[in-house]
Amino acid sequence: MEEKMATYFKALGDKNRLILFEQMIKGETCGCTLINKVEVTQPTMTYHLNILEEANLISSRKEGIWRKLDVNDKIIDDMINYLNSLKKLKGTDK
Amino acid sequence: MEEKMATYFKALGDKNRLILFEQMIKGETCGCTLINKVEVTQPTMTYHLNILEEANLISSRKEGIWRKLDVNDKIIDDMINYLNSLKKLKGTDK
DNA sequence: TATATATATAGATAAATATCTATATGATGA
DNA sequence: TCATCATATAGATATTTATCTATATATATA
Repeated sequence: MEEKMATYFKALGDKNRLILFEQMIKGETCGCTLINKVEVTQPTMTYHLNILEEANLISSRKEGIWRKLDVNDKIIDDMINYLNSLKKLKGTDK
Repeated sequence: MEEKMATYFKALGDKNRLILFEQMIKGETCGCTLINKVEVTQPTMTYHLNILEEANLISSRKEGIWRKLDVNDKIIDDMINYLNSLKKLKGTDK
């Protein structure tokens, strides 16, 4: 469980990926516009999108010429729930 | 802002640090017992605790022979609030 | 069919990360 | 004062990460 959560946190633990993730939540679904929001080259952005996808934070499918992107918002809830569960652990070992 | 959040996520983006963090929330305040919860050497654990402290997720003070550890739970709330704010962004760009 | 567009892949590289062993430091207690 | 305990520091190292340039691929369009 810590394994999986660590993967999520790690994937979001980069400024550029966080920016990309925010934009995708807002509704940006195409890499071709996303690229203007970060200061990296196109291959670097692809690299970051792949990391987000491998961590299961987004999914993508090929649609014609585009890579259509989607945020898996269930994972956001998983993270929120995990953090809330941490808070409930507070002091249980004292 | 993404900068700061990325720092928090990154700090928690490691299985061992997550385990340490959980134990500290539970109430473990001493490295000397914490070391039994992770499969790394003492210097490596110190390294991880330093990363958590630099990210402001924990604080510590020297007390006699011990390094007393404390979780800054305000940061957990910051992370939860951030993730909730992400959810609210959903579709705003469509 | 030739061109343009969106994306992927390959390959290189500098820097960061996680880990170890060996040793030092600093406080406590016998 | 000497040994012990908790922790820190130094130094080495293998791996991973983030980034680039150059090029390939695949689809759409003129």
